[in-house]
Amino acid sequence: MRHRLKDVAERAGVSVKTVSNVVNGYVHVRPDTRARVEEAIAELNYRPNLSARHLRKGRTGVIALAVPELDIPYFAELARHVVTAAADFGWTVLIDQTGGGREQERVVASGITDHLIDGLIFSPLALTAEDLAGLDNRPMVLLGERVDHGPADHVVIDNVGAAREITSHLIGLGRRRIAAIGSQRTPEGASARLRLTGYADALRAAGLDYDEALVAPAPAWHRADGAAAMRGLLTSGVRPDAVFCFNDTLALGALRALHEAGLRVPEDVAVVGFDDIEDGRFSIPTLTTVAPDKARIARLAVELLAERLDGDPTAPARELSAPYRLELRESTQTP
Amino acid sequence: MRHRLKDVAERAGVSVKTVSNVVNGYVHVRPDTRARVEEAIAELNYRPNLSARHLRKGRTGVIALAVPELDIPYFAELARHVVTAAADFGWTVLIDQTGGGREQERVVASGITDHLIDGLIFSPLALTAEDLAGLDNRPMVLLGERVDHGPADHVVIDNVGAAREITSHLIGLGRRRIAAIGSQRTPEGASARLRLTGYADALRAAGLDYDEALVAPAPAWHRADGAAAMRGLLTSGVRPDAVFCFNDTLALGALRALHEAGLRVPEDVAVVGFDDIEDGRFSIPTLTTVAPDKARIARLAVELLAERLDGDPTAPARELSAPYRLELRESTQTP
DNA sequence: CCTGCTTTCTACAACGTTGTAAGCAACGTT
DNA sequence: AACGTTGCTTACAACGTTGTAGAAAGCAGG
Repeated sequence: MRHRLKDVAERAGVSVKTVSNVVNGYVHVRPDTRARVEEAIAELNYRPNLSARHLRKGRTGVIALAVPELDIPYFAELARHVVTAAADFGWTVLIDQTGGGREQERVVASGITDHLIDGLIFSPLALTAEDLAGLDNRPMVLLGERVDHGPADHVVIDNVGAAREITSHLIGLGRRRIAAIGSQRTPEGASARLRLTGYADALRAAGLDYDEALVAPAPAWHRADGAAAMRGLLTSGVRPDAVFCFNDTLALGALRALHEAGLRVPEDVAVVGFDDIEDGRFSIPTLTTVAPDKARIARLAVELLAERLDGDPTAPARELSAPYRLELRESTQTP
Repeated sequence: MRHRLKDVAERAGVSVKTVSNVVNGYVHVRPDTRARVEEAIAELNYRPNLSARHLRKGRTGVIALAVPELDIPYFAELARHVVTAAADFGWTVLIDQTGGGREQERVVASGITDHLIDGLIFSPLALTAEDLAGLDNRPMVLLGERVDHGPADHVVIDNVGAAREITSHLIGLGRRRIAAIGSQRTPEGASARLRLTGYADALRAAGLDYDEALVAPAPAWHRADGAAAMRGLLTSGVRPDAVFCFNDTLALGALRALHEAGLRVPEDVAVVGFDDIEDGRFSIPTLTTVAPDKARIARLAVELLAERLDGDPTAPARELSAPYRLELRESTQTP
């Protein structure tokens, strides 16, 4: 029930290579020969064996996207954009979940050296430049934080600038006790560090004190962590009048905790997030956030990968920046 | 920089096959030979060429998961479970987005006949038995609605029963004007039809009238559709005291619309959903929902696929059912 | 009729791997 | 000493495809 070029060739009375030529659209095939071959292909429902083709050609047409967790909405949305962008290049995307640990990420990064995939788009949390150094220089594009000037291409957004901007927005609303949720001291926390820097920058620029007590760590960036951190801030008695959560899921958790505490958003506490996930457009209240251009990020990553695949594999690593904008919604807008 | 068995063999002074034997853990290799080979492998950083291995073995070790949209949280959560379950079988999961259209789904279903993947776990929306009939009987497990007794293995949950149960729960709370959001008349709407049936069953069993005006269609099952449908119900003047949304994202949209209309949940209107996505545990209010056992669904699907791959490919199709339970939360609980 | 060119088609080898079958030692048993 | 047995290793072919080189056929121009 599963046929090969050879079967088609026999049926059409031509050589294997001629069938291959037809399949690949080679021009110098007589119209009647082509018709006979195509008929045989249809009759046998022939489909090429991709493993064999790839073995022969050295390319698989598959790229991998590795993200920490698929059910974090930001990554799911990003994945959709990457799949869409890759389709324009005729690529299939294999999506990989790393879990975010350094060891697992190292496995993924080195797994690229097996021959199943042509290239990798990788959104690491914990990976270090050291981990990358040992690898063959296979085509890889990193998303998010630059891994200490590692050897790979990068697509980044200006985390510090975006964090500064959204914090300044809160200050502009007259808020003075602005908490931050999501700080991390682990090596995984590169994004957290940059966003914290932007937050501190904005405070300093406005002449406000950076108060350690207003900065709540979050081991992960899930809703539950945001809720726990917010509860912690409320019970510690620091009474913030605004909160900058380092991503939207944290912010949704924080909204929940504020609701449970009987505080109104934005009247009592303004809340902002980061990522612009779909949920934030429908939460109660809707969520003011930094909206990175995910479609752009995905497209840039795919294009970088394409250039790396077709071009000089030893060319110096490039870094591209994707834009973002602030989405102002109910969680900061006094009616 | 990329090496083959041959390179390792030359370096270790053995035959290609011996290296292959070491790589595959064949037992009859002298310890010192094995050591020499392993050393050579490490020095050259050798990694097997999977395309070649798969060409030879006829298996790729890759299965595909095809879902309509990755950024629908239900599918993202499901994907995570499938990746986890597949890992136990040493499989890599290639995640595919169909978009949910019939034509695209047909392409995915027939794409399985190319040789890149060993099997497919498929959550179709629009596919018909007819579409499946034309295909070679390749290993495929369908999730969700049975495609009219099609030829493939299935993992289902009892949609009718679950819908009946959660509707009865609303009735038990004393609600009498229970709306439904999410009905669909398109062929894509198999789940919608079953859930509607369960809803109608429950009403009938309680002696309540089925009121067409209380049933709101939704072209897709996104938050925006839920919000729009809810607004429609409110402006039409039917004044429901409860709403059964056919999935959680619809329900989150409905919550939003109720909030904008100044109605309290659950005091004025009780709201329930279906799927138990993470968002519903943190929304305001938290969402009562039908919680299908996603981990179980994923595991059953992977196991069915494994049996189909190792067993008789022509064995009759099987249908397994995964359990669900009701998660009662704030959106139906009068304090 | 030969030459050179184009079009159309084909044989062969190669991509990197593993299953098969067989070879060669080393060993214990008659 | 001859034998079978076991452990270890290898040569070869095959998986299905495509690039290369070149053959065969047709055509134009001399």
